[in-house]
Amino acid sequence: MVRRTKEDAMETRAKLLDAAEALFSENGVTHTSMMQVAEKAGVTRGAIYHHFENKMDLIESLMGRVKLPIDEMREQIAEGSEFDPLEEIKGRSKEFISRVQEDPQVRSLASILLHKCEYIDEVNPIKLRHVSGRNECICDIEKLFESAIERGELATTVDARIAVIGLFSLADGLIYNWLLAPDYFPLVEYGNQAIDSYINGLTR
Amino acid sequence: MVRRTKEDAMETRAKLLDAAEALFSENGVTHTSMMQVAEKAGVTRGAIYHHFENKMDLIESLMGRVKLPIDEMREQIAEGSEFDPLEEIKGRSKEFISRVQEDPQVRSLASILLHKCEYIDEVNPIKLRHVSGRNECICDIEKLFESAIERGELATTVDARIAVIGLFSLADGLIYNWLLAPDYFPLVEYGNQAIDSYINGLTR
DNA sequence: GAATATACATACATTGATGCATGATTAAAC
DNA sequence: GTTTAATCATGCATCAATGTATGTATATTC
Repeated sequence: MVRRTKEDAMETRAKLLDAAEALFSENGVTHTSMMQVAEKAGVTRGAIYHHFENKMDLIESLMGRVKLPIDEMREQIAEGSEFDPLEEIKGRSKEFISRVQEDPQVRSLASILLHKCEYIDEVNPIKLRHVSGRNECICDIEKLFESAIERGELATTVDARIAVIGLFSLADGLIYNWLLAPDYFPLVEYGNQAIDSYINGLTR
Repeated sequence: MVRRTKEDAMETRAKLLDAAEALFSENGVTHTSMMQVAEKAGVTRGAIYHHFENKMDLIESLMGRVKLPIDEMREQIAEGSEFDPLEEIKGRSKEFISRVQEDPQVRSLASILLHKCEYIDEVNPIKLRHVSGRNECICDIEKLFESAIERGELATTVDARIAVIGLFSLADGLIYNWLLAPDYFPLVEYGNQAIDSYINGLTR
């Protein structure tokens, strides 16, 4: 079988991405060979090198394929009516961790980002995407915190930047530890409680 | 130079561990070869394979050499006078993140654990150490939360287990994100604030 | 329908890393 | 002082993975 139709080609490309996603999230990026990816996708390595330059390119395509919850959260914040910034923050944070638990693809991506790859240098595209996404998200929620402060909904001692970094770290840490051993605690249930406690602590 | 004295041997062993620690935390575990470790230590690969079975054994020795802040925290909790469990919890949490920022060796180890290795399977000794240390630590602090609840220092709705997992995740997330880009925010300053907010939120 | 480009499979060349076996020299043990 | 054993260095054999070059059959284009 050679020279399939164009749709066939896109299908094999998708199969390759699916295979890579599964293998990377299970065995780690560096511990997965192109051979394994090809086998899992039912093709040979030749197919991979036709669609992607190398493993890094494969990973970049993998990451670009999915809209991370972090990105979605940003969109919704941008278009959201800011009737209640504090509730907005709570809701988005909870949806953030909820998507990690519910959506298998998001969970795989998060697992790769948090546990299955090595951040080897500063120009690593995985790390760059992770950090830039984080920073932008933090900036956005920081504005919500600021408007909450303006409305007097938070304690006067609260600094927006510190508050958002704490909140983001809490969510990150919850996901990190849950992915480490998902049976250890229920992410959404415990996470929602913890987020409530944290936000509650900011309101004096 | 061959057949050095016994103290010399222990010194080269320590140099190997130092070299591995530096290289692993900078370039990642799988992206560091035994050759590089040997070169940095000023010996050949033969020296490594004399002192350690393989890379995994090297890593295990590396981890076993340092008392992680998580372990130290446990000790101090065990012997600590429980005059005020809540303050105890706060103090230990803050010292936890403080040691990551101040102690270079602890920072290197934390960096390896959080960013520079892949958790490839369940029997991975790095992961096992990480998870078991976490679970034991959580169990200990959970008891402190329980005694705080008994004394009526926390809101009646607060569950000790959820509280401790949230606190631990917060600390973990702070360290994780700080190590990702240390210039982005000051760990101890922001971390202490965030921890205070969280604990504050538990006290109704 | 002839020409061309595409979508892969196949084969090969190269690299780098590992693990082991062996060697050399001297500290330690007796 | 002889023997033994430890501490490494050196060399080799092996292997897995990568990247690329080439082949091939079919879509697609004209």
